[in-house]
Amino acid sequence: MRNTPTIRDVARRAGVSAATASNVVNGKRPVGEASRKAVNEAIAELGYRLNSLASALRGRRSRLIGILVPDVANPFFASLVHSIEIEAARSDYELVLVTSGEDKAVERRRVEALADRQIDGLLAVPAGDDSLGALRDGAPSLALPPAVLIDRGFGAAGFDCVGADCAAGALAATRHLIGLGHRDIAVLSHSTELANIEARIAGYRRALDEAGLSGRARICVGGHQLEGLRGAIEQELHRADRPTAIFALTNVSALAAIKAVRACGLDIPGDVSVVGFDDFDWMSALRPYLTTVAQPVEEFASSAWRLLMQRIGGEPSAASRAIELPCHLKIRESTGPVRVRLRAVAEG
Amino acid sequence: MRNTPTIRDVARRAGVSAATASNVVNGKRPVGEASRKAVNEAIAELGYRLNSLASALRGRRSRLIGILVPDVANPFFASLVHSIEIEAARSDYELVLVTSGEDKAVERRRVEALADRQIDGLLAVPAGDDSLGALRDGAPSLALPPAVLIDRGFGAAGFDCVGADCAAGALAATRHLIGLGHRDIAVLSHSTELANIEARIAGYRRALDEAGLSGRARICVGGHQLEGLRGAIEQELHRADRPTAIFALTNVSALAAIKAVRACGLDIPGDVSVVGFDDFDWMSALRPYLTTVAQPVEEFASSAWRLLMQRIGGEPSAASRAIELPCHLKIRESTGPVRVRLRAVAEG
DNA sequence: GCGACATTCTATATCGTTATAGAACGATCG
DNA sequence: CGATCGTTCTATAACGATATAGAATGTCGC
Repeated sequence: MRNTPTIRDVARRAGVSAATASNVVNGKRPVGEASRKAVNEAIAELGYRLNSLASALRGRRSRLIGILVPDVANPFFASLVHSIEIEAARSDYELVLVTSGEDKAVERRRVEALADRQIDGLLAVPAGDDSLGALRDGAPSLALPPAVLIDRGFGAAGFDCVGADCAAGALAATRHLIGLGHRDIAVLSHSTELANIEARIAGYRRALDEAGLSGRARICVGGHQLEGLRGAIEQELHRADRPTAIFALTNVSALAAIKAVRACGLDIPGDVSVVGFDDFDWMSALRPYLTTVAQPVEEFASSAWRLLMQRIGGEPSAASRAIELPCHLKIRESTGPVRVRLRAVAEG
Repeated sequence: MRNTPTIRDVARRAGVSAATASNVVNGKRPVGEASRKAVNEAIAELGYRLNSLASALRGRRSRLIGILVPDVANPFFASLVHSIEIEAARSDYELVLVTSGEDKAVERRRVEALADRQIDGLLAVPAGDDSLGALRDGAPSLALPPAVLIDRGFGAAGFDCVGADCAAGALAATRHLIGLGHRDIAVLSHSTELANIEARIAGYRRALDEAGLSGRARICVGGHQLEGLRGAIEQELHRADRPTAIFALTNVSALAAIKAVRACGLDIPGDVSVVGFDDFDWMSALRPYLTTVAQPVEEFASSAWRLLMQRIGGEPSAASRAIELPCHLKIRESTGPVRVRLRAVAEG
């Protein structure tokens, strides 16, 4: 079987040097009309294809971008990856996808593998705000390429970041609930150790403060699994002074909240109002249609891509930038006016 | 700034040849105790990291697997990618992800890019059953690596395939509807030009035949976009002899069906029963909880990975294999007994 | 003591491309 | 006409790893 043709085969057939043939292929330097034609014919005749591996090795540019997310099956990350892949295709890059499963040890191994592959850049939703920083500082010989953090690690030293103004989003959502008369609003989240979650909690607290409800904050934490989250909020719902509204800080939390409320035999929004985070197609099939804080996923992708391309192209010493995009509170059907309960009446 | 150390730097520092250092790193050949220790120390001291690009070029093995799906934002493909990524990490491979958006021209360009990157194998949900076959036969000089088709292209010549027994799944789903008394069951799908969709339709037809309902088949086609699908089925629902049940052949179709039924002011399952395809977390938040034909996505991933690894490791001449895994009809709340309508009474 | 053999190691060429430096050539100009 | 310049091209040496062939060394049997 004939080997796949190389640029030298093309050059020989076209009667030019390998360098000239290469220049026809990648247009780095001008080539005369006659040579170009001969080379292009030889390419067509031989069915020549560039070997990107060799090109990347010699040129120190792989046109490969690493993308790290905790979990591609999560619709938020899935649509993020989707939007980024479209950007990549448009710019003639390919994505190497790795996932961490929210495990920092796994994340570390996967990012090392990416770096060893000489990716030109990294787009990451890290498992922890500082996990990539720790990796960079802990292993200086690991040549971590330019990276843009998305959704998490906002403001981490030495990284460009793209995220949403979560505090504002959470503030709006909580104000909305307070406006409907809710005074017992529980928050549900996987953890409180990420900057974006902290910001959401800060927004929530601010809204409570504004309404003189400072003492009433309730924060339920349930881990990354649906079942844990559901258990955490269900426990809260079983209390005599159960919340009349739940603000779920992630899409998985929102799902957990919905299931928990129903499992308790309660109605949304009759007994308990629910506000979620993120927004995607399947939410529109829910009844009631979920009120939610939507993040601009496509803008995350395009901004992050733009920052990364600038970083790859430009001088690496430029100060790191952070882009904060607005959230949109989408008021739908899962939130309603608080209903006076018997117990509440007895109290009042 | 010091350059990143190479295997030669390691070798020099350890006082051995580059070949020996390389053999310590990748264990291809045995190395004596003393040399191994010296090399490992040098690696630690220099912080040496293997350059996978160079290794792949020389060794003609990139440990890169291409993965092609139409749309990562679709939860079915997202969880497929997720499961495959976990397999890849376990086997020390990385995935290069590309998407086609169901566009064969885009698909072609993206797969060519993958091939040029010297991927060792390809896992693909192609836009058309034969689109990869056409690519392979149409451009013989494009060195397409071993490929396993998933979900689509079942039985395509020269490819290993993994899919579900869609005919059986559709048969079970349609029988279930017929058992509930439905006689006017419409099918909703993006197109009828894919083997897996054809199989679903065949299963549907078979169930109708069994029940003597052969003439009653109604097949609505609405394209890949949600709006088109919704329009197609809504039109059907506006007819006087509207269907009492809808069998949506894909998850997007199911979403479209749900929205259409509601937009018509009809109740699920009171007025119209709905059966979907695929299954994932967010479906459980739907009320009514969707009756659906679930495909074993994780088994798709593990089987496809196994086939691909065997194909990469073994002789490439082995006959191509197809694995058909069972679907599971999950009967939930969106299907119920047919309700006699006024018009139907007048007719009967 | 000598050949046969296994083990451990090394020197070199190579994977396919492109960066680099400079050669060859004609055109332009004083 | 010689110097200068720009264009087009080529030869060569990388990029960083490993496959290959064979050298060095030690072990064993006879």
